[in-house]
Amino acid sequence: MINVPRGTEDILPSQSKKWQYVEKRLNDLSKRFNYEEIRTPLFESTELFQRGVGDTTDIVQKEMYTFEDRGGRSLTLRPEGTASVVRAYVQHKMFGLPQQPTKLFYFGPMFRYERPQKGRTRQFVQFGIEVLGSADPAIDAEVMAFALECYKTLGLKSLRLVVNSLGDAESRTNHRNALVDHFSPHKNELCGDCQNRLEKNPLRVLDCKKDREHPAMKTAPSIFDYLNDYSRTYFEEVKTYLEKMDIPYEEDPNLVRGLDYYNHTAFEIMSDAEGFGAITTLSGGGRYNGLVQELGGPETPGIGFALSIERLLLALEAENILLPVEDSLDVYIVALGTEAKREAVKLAFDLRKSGVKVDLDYMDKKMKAQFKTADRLQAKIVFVLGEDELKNNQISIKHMETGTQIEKSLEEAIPYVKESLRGGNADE
RNA sequence: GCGGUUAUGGCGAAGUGGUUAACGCACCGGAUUGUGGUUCCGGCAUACGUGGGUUCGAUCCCCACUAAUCGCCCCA
Repeated sequence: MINVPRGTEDILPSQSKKWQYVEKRLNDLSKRFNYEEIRTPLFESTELFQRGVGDTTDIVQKEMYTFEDRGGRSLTLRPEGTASVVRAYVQHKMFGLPQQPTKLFYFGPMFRYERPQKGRTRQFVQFGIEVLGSADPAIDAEVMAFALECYKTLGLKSLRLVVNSLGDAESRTNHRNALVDHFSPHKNELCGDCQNRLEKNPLRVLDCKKDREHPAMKTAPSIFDYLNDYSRTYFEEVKTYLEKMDIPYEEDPNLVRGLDYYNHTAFEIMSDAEGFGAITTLSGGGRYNGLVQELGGPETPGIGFALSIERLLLALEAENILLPVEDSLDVYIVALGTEAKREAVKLAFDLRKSGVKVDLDYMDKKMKAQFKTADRLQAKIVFVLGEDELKNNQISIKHMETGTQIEKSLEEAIPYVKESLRGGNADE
């Protein structure tokens, strides 16, 4: 037997109903915030991610699905959405469009070669937005408000918005150097992970669970002390807008994003729900003011966020939220005998053409079993078509909820059903 | 890349070094004529992840591999 590749999954009908519902709600939300959809390829030139995401990141160093096509080009299944969107923005010169900033959303699978665990798969689906062209702190706040609404509109409650400012490149470098200087004398006292982090990403050291009690932690330099005036003011403005919208948030100077392109605003939305698993991050985002230029466009500020649908669904489960997925049937046709079956097939097709959700038996089941099926499918109405009915050119119509049953002529059946499904009392 | 746990029929889940491997769910049929639920009766399936090894004999013991799952790293 051949199974799905490691870290991928089939989404079967019971789940796909939820996916469709979530997708629809996110689409609606995007409209209200006035974002338009962009669809980019699932694979791109490898170089795009090397330059966009950053050569030193985990994603590029060990998580990319990279392959060579028959023409010798190095291609990579996209590990995230921002690089592609920015590439498209530059390629199509969208910075020249009259309406700015450019507000885009996307939806689709991303690929990362990682060890799967709860809330993490090798193919996962992200919904994300990008705003290009504006360096207004108000848009940072809008993006965070949008991100939160994605969850709230579905009923989630155990949410935490965590924000931080990484400052601009200058602030970041200064802070980074300060951290290295601060921790280097204690390097041998730190855990193995942290010794690594000190070289790769010193900010992470602050986040370590093992070394939390080390005295050097408490005296470590904070990013806030290294933000220059522009960065500090910008961050203050962003927070003011959040407060104005009554959006609660936490500041966490240790919040780090894993991708190189981030600067200034960085944020994550976490779930506190019981049983969500070890991974608590639902979505993450931030500002990337240098990225458009890095990918060959004009100097253009940008900000965005992405959420994983898988984690969103996990969070819903953890909070015991049931999505209103309807799947009852309007009409089930019970047919008895060959003649009736032929009539039933035609009737079903006519009903379907007129917009009614209908099904019938294809398993050659007895009448009782057909009723059982109708019951299981939660059919609102059952048509019974047997010899008696055929003889009189009639059809028995049973309302499953009340159990009442009436007879109608074949011609009357469809208008009658449409009327009674609409909520009218056609039979009275 | 590292660590823990697990691997029995469509699903869940017992079990034993040795004749036909429980049970529950699901599904199908029946309980007299063409009506759903419950109950009762009956039926059902190429089931012990793969490959080695120990043994007279292994689903059960050992090893390897694969996969799932949870966690670490990191992230969405």
